[in-house]
Amino acid sequence: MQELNKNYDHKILEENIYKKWENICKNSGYLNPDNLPGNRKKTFTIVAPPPNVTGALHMGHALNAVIQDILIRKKRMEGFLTLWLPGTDHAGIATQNVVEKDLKKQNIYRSQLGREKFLEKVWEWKEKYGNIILDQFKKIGASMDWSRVRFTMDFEYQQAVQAAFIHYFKKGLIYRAERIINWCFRCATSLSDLELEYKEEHSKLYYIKYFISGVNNYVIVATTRPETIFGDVAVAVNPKDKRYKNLIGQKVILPIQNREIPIIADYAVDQVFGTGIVKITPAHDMFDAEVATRHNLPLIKIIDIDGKMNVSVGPLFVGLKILECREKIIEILKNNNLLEKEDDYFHNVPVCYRCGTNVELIPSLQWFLKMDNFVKTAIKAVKSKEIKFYPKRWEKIYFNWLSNARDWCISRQIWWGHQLPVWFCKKQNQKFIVCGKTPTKCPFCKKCIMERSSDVLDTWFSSALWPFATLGWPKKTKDFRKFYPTQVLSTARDIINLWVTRMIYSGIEFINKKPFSDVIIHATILTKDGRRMSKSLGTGVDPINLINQYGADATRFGLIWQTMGNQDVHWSEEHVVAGKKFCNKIWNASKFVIINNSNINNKLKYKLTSHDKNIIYQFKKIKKEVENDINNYQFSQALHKIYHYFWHTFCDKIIEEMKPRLQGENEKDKQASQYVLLEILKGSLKLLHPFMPFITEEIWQNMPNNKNKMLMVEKW
RNA sequence: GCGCCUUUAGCUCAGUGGUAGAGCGUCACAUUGACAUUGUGAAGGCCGCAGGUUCGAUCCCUGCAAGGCGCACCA
Repeated sequence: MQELNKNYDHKILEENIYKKWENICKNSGYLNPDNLPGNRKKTFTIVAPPPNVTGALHMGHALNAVIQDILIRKKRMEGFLTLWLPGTDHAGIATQNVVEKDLKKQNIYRSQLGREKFLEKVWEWKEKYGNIILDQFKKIGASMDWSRVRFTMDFEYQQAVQAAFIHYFKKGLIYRAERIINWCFRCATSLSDLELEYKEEHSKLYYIKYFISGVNNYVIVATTRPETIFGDVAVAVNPKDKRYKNLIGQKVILPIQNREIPIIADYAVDQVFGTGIVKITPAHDMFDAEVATRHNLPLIKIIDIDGKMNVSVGPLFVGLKILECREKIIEILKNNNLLEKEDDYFHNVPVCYRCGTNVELIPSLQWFLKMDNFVKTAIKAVKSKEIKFYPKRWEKIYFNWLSNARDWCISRQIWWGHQLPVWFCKKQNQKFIVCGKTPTKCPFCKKCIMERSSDVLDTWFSSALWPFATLGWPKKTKDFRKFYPTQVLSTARDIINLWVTRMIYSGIEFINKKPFSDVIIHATILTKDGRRMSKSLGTGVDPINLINQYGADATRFGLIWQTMGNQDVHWSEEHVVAGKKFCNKIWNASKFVIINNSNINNKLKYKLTSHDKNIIYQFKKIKKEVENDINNYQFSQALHKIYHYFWHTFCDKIIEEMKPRLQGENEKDKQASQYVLLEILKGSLKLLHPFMPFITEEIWQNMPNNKNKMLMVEKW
């Protein structure tokens, strides 16, 4: 038997323990299901949500890792064949942007480098931050299988993404078309509807006179975007609007361009807003596009993807940036007495979720994934309770978005990502083929060397395949057959629609099996004053700092302790301090129990008192409750119970009661009390292990007859 | 505009249709004992506001307010 150090010191202890778990045998030790002892049949799999390689992990990631680790560790002790698969996400636009920013500090620009050189830089970045992230997972104690690390752009994963694209295309679910899409000028790429955020902007509402054809009278149209009048194809009023009823069917003369456009009636027009007349610019506004479709109106594109006005606006304005054009138009309108007035106006404008630049709606030739089938499949999977959300209320978010979703624009005009498996003919450049290998011969002109599309896929197209592509799909590998479908997905609420919906759909589409059964939406960690934790705002807390200062066990304790009910949490470090104190308590109580077992005599037959039996019975009850709590994903509740039991029942009452017996003359009674203390301690360490794996493992290995045994794989 | 969440002790949060709980903090006392990273105890709350249901509401219902979030709109 060994002895515990006098004082609890997390630093060396945690590092050594992790090495033991990982190195007990080759190939990731007990972290790898292939190495687990015993005959394990039932699998329990979690594929960890892959963090973006944009930078280091934050408290939210740490919480998510701890939640998954609790589940995995408990199942591993319960005898399951447990796989927790780690990895990272290339995170297309996000990573491209951070690398661009980083290069800019050295005065290097993406355009100077060219695609190939730039991508080399991104891979360097990925190498660095990818490793930092994986190391952070180890530090927090995550028992992930390091022999199965995946990245959303590694070679096999690229094969999976291509296979998925080709599958959809052959099924007619992917199509190429010119549609109005969201365009970020800074990132110079299209964005899906989910990649937008909204920002309140102070602007002006301009009231512009549109003269009625053939009459010396005018109507007034209110707009925030006077520069788009070049794209106007009509003005619309509500057919119920008495003010304008007799104007319907007449024409107005578009200011500046002096073009005639019709006055149309559409019920979607809000009579109360502005003057009740809206100009219709179908090329650059979703609402207008819908109206135009209903009325068979043409579409005039006036803004190009470089953010400048194109030739259709006439020589005076061509080449101007949007805001320059707006100013110039206002000036001209004023000079011609066509501007009635301008009001202050606040409204929400869409901005890019990665760089915050205003996003413009522009017609563009892009690739889309049809949503009809997607929506039906995804809704059914949750409505039928095959997949359940915890807490349940998040299902509403899920349904809400799905029932409104438009076809998904999946092509991006950036460099970092999965290039589309599409090849174009050089001679007839609208002709293309979709295939997984570089085509040797062009099927159209029979001569040219076909050119691969320079577009890449939306990063979420590839993450949608994560639960099975990481296991080897589309190959039917051993891992894939053994570990798919997985059981649990734990993630943050802000990617329910971006990611969870798409994984559910993809899993069912490709494998015909849901990718997981339970979706845990964990708490969002906010700062003390309720703001978002963010590096750019300087409000972030780095889990590594906490781990260094208080230890991973204390940090895990602090995280789980305060995330009751999976609500938002106002972060407070005191709970980590409490965790550290608890570690110390566990350490000292264990030390006491172990010392008092040092001269135990196994031959002596002792008898437990009814009080002793009751203590053991009470413990079993607590154990059952904790088990239930974990099974229901009530981690915080479980931890509160163990904490309270260990400290205030086991330490304050049971140990104190036993002390006279331990020092007494009656050998049998002494041994009985030693037995009780040891049993409760062992049981408590097992219960605590999923929450605080390091300290419990260290103590376990220092208990009588436990040399070379590992708590991590002990029977629960 | 539609919907969701939150509001309980100084702070962070549990909880129950029948006199309010934890952690941290505060105060008093005790102890060199496995543990001062301790123990015992205390102070501290019209359980957001206003109605309703009920013998009884912090809990159920309705309305309101404040804060947070999602979706839609944003001419």
